Amino acid sequence: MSETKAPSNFIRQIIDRDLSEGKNDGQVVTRFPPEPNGYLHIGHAKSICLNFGIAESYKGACNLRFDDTNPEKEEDEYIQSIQRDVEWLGFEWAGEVRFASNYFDRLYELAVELINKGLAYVDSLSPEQIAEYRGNFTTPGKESPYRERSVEENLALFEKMRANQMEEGEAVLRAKIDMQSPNINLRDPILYRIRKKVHHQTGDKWVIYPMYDFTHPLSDAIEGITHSLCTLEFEDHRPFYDWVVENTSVAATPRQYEFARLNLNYTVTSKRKLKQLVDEGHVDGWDDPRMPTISGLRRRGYTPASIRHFCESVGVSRADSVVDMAMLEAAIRDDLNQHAPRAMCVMNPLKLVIENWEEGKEESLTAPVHPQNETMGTRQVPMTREVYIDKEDFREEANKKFKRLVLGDRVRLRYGYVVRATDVVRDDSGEIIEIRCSYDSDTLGKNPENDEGQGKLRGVIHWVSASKGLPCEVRLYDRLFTVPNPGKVEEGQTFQDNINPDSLKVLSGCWVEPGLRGVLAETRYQFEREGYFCVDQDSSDNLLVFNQTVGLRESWPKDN
RNA sequence: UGGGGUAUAGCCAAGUUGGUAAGGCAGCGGGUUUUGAUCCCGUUAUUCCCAGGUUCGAGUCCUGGUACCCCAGCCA
Repeated sequence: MSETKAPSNFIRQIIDRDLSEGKNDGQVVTRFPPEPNGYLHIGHAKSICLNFGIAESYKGACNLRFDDTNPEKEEDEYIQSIQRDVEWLGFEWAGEVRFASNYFDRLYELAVELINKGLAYVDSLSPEQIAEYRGNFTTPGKESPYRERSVEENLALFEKMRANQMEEGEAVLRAKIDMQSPNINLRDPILYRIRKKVHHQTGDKWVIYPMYDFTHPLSDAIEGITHSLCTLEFEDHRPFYDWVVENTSVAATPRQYEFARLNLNYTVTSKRKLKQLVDEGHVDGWDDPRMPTISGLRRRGYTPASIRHFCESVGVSRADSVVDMAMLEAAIRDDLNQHAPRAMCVMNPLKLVIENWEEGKEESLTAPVHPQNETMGTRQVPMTREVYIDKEDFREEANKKFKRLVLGDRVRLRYGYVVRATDVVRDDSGEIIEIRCSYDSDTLGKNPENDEGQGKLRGVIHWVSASKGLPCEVRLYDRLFTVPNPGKVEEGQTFQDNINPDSLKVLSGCWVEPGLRGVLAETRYQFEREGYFCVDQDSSDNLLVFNQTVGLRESWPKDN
């Protein structure tokens, strides 16, 4: 795929302006900050491409930092999968992987600093009371009776929290800002809470954990992040982000900018919902090819380049939007059309017997690996007396628009000869189980002569030698949900009610050309006239298994 | 309801000092084709959420509306 320059967007414009004003010593440092509580999905890919992409084009750096401030939901499995996915997408983070938990000591010091400045206090209100005191959209909050504790008392209490001398829910550390603020995030936001949980990185060292709103700006500042890019829902948090940076003794002053998250129709991009799909068994796992996760897309056959290209093509703006799945499919078609080797696979086999082909005779036909790219070379395809064609490619009668095999008429076997269907063989129930035909030996690489009265060849169909082909299984996928916005549900319904019951169709008894013997998982092909397919990890020497990545574009009239 | 945002084609999305609506996806029409694919050519907004106003001139400026999204976790 041609490397196109990343298109401009409002964030790049901000960076250009900052650079022209000489801010941050001309440095651009971004970060991708996932919480390790689920697998990455296509929405994260947008953020990854944005953050790493900016770092690349401005010769800056992008850190990978796990935002691991909540040990209750986080797991090492997610940490591993996230790193794998970022690398697979083709990005390289600056230095070592970072963890917000690396900064817990420093964060604790800075919290103490806030207490000393009279800007933070230990609140002993219960969780329920805190919610009540916070007020709501229309009612201003009330100040906690513990708000005016002395610095000494706060210090002592915070130390008690840290030293495991209090129970969960007994106390929290809060910033002292403004309980009247129309921005609820400024009504004395909580900085630390007690959680007696073993942390995947810090073990049992801590029983208090800092909140995201406190941790994030400081982690950014500590790492020297210049542009901290996040999604729109954090916009209301920005005043507190700036408050934290201004009121603590960190050197850098990172700035937060928000962009619209990616939404795709006919799927969900919410870690919570994706986890439900996995946990409730609606899919086979986080890497189920129907999942919009990076690992699911990978198993489906998407390439890193196609995902990056897709992220580029959807752009970056501040408008809530829902991108059409067709755009994602266009991105992978574009890549695979150019790069995937071609092969023939018959999914609904129907035997075709060529009566004038000598018994036992085998001919090796030469076919290009890619018809539009001869540098990809050629392949050999064995031709024998009996071949399989697709049931869909034969009709006893059809009008002129049907460009496949019709009884009494001719069609070309792709890369091979022209055949004429002369008869059909039926089973007891009347179903056609075999087609008898003849072939014209003078049609290899050229059209039949003496065409008078014959009309044009109807078309070309794919086929696989019945004796030389390889048996395989093909898994066909459809959208996971039946409605464009699965998350939007009526009263009493859930998004699971919108799951498409027919999103997976397994085709067994398929046949693929023998050149594919022994192919490795993740190898991608275009099965000609069918679509793009990818070798699944379940594939074995005994039975090849292919996942359909996406079909070919189809633009023929359905009325024939 | 208080605060914060966003509105440009079916879907994304450019449009930056006001100068006469990019591009991609999807669609439609045609050509090439041993893949009903690809490729190629053509085509799709008299109008930018609505209504007023300023101006020679407004998607861009002003005023007033409307719709939608986010926020009331000791989640991120």
